Amino acid sequence: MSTRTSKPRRLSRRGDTRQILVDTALTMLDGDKSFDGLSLRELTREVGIVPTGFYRHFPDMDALGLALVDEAFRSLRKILEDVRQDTRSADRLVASVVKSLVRHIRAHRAGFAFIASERFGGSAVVRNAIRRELRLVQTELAVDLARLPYLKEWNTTDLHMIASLILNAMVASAIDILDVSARDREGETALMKRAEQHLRLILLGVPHWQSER
Amino acid sequence: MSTRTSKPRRLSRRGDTRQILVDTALTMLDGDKSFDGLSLRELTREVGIVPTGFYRHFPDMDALGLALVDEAFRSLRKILEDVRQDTRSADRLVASVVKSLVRHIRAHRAGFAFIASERFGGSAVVRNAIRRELRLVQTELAVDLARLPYLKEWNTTDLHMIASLILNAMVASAIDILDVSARDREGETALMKRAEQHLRLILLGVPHWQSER
DNA sequence: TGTACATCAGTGAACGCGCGTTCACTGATGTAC
DNA sequence: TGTACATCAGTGAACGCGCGTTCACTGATGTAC
Repeated sequence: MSTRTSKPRRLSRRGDTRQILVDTALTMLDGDKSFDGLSLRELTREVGIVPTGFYRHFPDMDALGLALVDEAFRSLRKILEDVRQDTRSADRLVASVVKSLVRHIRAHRAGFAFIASERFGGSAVVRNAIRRELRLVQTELAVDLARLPYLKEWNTTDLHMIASLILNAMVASAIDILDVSARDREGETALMKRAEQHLRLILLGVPHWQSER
Repeated sequence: MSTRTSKPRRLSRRGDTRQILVDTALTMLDGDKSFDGLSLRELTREVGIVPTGFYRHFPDMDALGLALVDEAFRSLRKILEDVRQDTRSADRLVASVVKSLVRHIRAHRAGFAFIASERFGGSAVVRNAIRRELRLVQTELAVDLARLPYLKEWNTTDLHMIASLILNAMVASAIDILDVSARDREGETALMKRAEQHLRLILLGVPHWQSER
């Protein structure tokens, strides 16, 4: 056997430990722990390096927090992309949005849980970073909505209004689903149905909306 | 001067320290701190008693957490009561709901901030207590909605569906307002307007809803 | 009204523990020649 | 291809600190007589 593959690579992982720190932190936060309550020593213990090793990758916990925000939003953005490529009728669009949401939640549980809990969490740095990202997502959604035929007459203010209502409803649904998913597939289906109904009810009002009343 | 009023009551406050602990904790959490990251010693230091004094009032921090949930929901429930006594038309009801919401947020900032941040926070005990209370509030709202003339034909499932959509939208609005309020009165007005628009858009869809499609 | 006593909120010393951060170090990997 | 060297991820001892919790205590308040 060659020394290349047989030797355990205890030292000099050259670049992948940073990602392991991020992934491990997200996993650890997907339970009864908040970022505010996660200690550097706990994290490095879990990863398998000595506490001081942390400083090779991040100057402090705040910097790790920002990396977690980046990681978590990567998957949330994919949902928007999925939906963007779907040019079907409003009615089928609704089912498509919810399906995409659930698929990404299943694949990236920890990331969604992190956004949900740290959006109003104890670390100001993390909290503000999440809000900034959510505002960007809302703007992207408003732009996407403007392309829909039954919304092309709407002005920017109204588009942002409906984008925020939809985003809030979907974030709330996502969190409910997160909570129930995995251990209760039946409950998950019920919540998906409810999320679809929320979207439909919102869209039902759209044709009757009068701007600047 | 009588000894009754002149003497500093350093010892044996007989019953009010518990409430001071609750109020102080809520105030401390209305900033850059999560319940998970609040220490017993910090809290007692702020209140002005020795750390061990805490145990005279609560067996542990979890018990304090539950008391905080109780306190915080007391004011949220008052909003429902306010709105319940308002039997005006749907259109005026919307403005009334939002006004009541903003008034209670101003009066009980810390309580709302606590519910918002600990709803997905690190302490399982607190998190579950908050969710239980929110579910109760949702049910109460569904019952109230059933009394409205244009909703009296709706079945229970649909009423719960719309109740959860409204509650989610209002909680999201409350949190946005919390964040901006006090330091930006103009921003607050804009958010109030948006909250009203959200409610109106939801209600616009209601007459066109077809149950169990 | 006065007195003896139970109650109970608050005290302060003490404990062992996990924390973040410093520092000088080791030794494997990648690169320049 | 071989060698010398810079880079850099991980090490481990050490530090001072704030933490939750224990314990036996003090002394003011409220109550029974």
